[in-house]
Amino acid sequence: MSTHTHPSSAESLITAQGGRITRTRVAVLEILLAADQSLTHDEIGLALAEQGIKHDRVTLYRTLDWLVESGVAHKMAGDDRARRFGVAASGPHEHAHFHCDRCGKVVCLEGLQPAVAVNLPGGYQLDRAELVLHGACPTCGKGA
Amino acid sequence: MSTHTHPSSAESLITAQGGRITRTRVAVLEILLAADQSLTHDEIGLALAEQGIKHDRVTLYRTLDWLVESGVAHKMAGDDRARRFGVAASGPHEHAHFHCDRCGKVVCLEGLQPAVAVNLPGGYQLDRAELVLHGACPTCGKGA
DNA sequence: GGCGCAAATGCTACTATGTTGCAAAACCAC
DNA sequence: GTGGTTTTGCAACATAGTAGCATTTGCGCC
Repeated sequence: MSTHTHPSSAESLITAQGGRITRTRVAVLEILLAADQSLTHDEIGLALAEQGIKHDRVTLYRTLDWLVESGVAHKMAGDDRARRFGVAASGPHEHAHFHCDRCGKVVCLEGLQPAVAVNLPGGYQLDRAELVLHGACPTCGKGA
Repeated sequence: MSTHTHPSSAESLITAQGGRITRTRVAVLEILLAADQSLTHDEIGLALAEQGIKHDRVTLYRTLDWLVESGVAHKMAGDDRARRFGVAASGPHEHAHFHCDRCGKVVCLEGLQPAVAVNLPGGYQLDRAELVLHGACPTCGKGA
């Protein structure tokens, strides 16, 4: 297979960050790109396994860390103690998240950063704001 | 010591929630009330130890959980995987938090919930919003 | 194509945070 | 004080994440 089957934007994203193209890295990034929600380390590991991609827990942690450091992905702490990962939006991670309190799903809401023109008590230097909305997602909301 | 040395609002808060007055519970609540920032389970445990109050790791977890359930305290996940606790403001936990990216300190910003009148993509039912501001706190900001 | 080197992986073992079950102790009403 | 329920303390377990190191792999270079 000398001709690359699909032109995968994942690979170009990786090389753009000065990283090497590896099975795990490409697969993880493609999973994140395809996902419409933030995934836990565990969920990504499961997806990898389903694709028959052999991997190690530690490797996955390091791969995800690398993606975050490179600015390709972003990391966020949820209510449970598991971190969730998603591909970063165009700009810096300046977007809101919606956390469904019923199914625990977390989706990224792009282009939704509101006016966080709050009056900080002085002395505080604002760098970035993180907004997490809690409630029910469309799927869970219907059931009620 | 039949006369209570200090009239502790902690005790009244506890009884108001239908809980029993115990060493640990009162001490933990007083620590939280006195703190100007959110504390981790570990920090609280350390403070208890300094006061010579014997306690168990598990007891502390349960005490904190009880406080959160009773609405007296609130729980929040930080960047590290440790949960932080603080006394809840007057209303429900409708207030913002400031996370100092240098010292890791988390303070509650009361009366600061901004207009989160974001336009949700439809289907989403908003319950509450959690706003976390990142940057440098007054102490760390000066150093730079 | 083969060579060498640095980056990335995989393994084992370890730390940290949080949870569960149960018996003993403490709290509070009487 | 006594009784009954809540709370504690202990031990063992569960889950999330980290560290060190030998091996493998991607990739530039010849």
